[in-house]
Amino acid sequence: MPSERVEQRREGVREEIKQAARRLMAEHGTAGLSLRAIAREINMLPSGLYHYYGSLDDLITALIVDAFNALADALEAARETAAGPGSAAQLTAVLEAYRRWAMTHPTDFQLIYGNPIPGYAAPREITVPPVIRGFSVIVGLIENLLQSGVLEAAPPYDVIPPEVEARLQTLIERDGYPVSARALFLGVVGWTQLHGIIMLEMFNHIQPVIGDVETFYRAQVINLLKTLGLKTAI
Amino acid sequence: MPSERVEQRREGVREEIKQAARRLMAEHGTAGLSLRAIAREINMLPSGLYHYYGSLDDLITALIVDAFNALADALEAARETAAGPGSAAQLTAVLEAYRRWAMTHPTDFQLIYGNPIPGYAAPREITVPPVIRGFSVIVGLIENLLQSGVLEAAPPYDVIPPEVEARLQTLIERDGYPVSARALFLGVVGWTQLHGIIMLEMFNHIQPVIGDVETFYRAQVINLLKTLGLKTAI
DNA sequence: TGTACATCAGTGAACGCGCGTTCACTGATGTAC
DNA sequence: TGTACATCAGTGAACGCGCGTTCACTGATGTAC
Repeated sequence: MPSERVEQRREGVREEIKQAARRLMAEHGTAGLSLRAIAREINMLPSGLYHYYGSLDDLITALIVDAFNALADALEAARETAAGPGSAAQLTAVLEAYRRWAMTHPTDFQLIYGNPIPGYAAPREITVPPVIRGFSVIVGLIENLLQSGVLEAAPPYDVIPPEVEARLQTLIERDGYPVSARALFLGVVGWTQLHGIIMLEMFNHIQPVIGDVETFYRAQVINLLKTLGLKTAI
Repeated sequence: MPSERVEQRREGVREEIKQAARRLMAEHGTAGLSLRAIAREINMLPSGLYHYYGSLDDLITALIVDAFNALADALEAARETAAGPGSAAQLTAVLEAYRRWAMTHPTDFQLIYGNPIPGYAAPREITVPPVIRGFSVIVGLIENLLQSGVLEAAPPYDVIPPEVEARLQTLIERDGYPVSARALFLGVVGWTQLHGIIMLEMFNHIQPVIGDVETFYRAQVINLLKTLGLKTAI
């Protein structure tokens, strides 16, 4: 029976390995990650790493799960500290936290939303739960706004295409989203609109055109909520 | 003096090399591209490729330029063949062609808008012109709609933040966009909104949620134009 | 508290593999008369 | 049209490099009495 103390130290080394991995991905891209480079970075031989991760793919999976959880943490933190709980401002704060996390953790964001790493396939049963955790923060707030009447889905978003609605219901039941199909639908629409800005900023495609992306993003968040049917000013 | 016939054959081999490169990137990701694998693919030794491209980086640059030009070709083709020249429907046809090209050429799209290839930096003076070519198709149509009054920038898009306006003017002068700052601004707003859908579809993040992305995208295009201030129905 | 023992973290060497780029070369192809 | 020559596409070998994973091992650390 390995003592808790021993297990803690093992966990510490695992953390050290992941941190080295993140540093290296920041430098060489997510596809440039290598066990040998990590081993070099932490002064260990490559073979030593196999005491902590069964293979490079296992390590990548751990990094992806960490990334989704860190994103979810950031969103939850923004939700808790935002002024005006239950207001639209709380939602905008969370949406701004989404972009901010992406920009402060570009490597992790690329790992979860950029090009997949060649030869690696994420085991869905492991990666999906933390994805849901993060997205739930956003759609949960939308649900609140809908229920309190601060948000009332405006045309054309008051109508969900029937096939989409069926799929959303399936998702809600299977993955346990604690929200209505309407909230999920509005969440997805908003997600797709904001995701584009983040991706373009991440790879420097948009800065030459509009300069201060943070301001642009904030404006787009507000426009988005109005378009979706926000009843109040922010 | 190399005859035209000789030059044509060289160009043919260059094309063969690029096609093999695209096949390989489709299989192993943009970061997995290798000269040796290309050489194997076309039954040549690695060293032979240096008669056609000075280095792997030169080849990547050629692939990127090709991709931007192919995208611009697709947009121009859509513009020419669209029903109702000068109408909003022509613009929606071009915007749908944008997504369609991305989905039928995922590797090329990832090459130009996805994670950069580790260690490679695109020479801007070479890659920028074909970027402008493509984007000009979209903003050119927006300009037409603005001038004919079919589109009138609706609030809040009737106001361009002054710093953004200044930057857009610089861009228009330096890169020779044949449009107004207003058209460019609306183009950028639309671009960011649609880009997110395409990126999420490309890596399969959105299909599980909404299913038929093509229909979703088309709806979003129409909603976008209405939000920007379209005066007519589509 | 002190000792005997087991665990297992990390070593070191090796496996078979792939990579970009260089260089001297050969022989087919194209050119010039 | 036929011949002599030059070009240069593609070969073959080599350079020094990095990769993931395996295996037998050693010795420090932690455990049990």
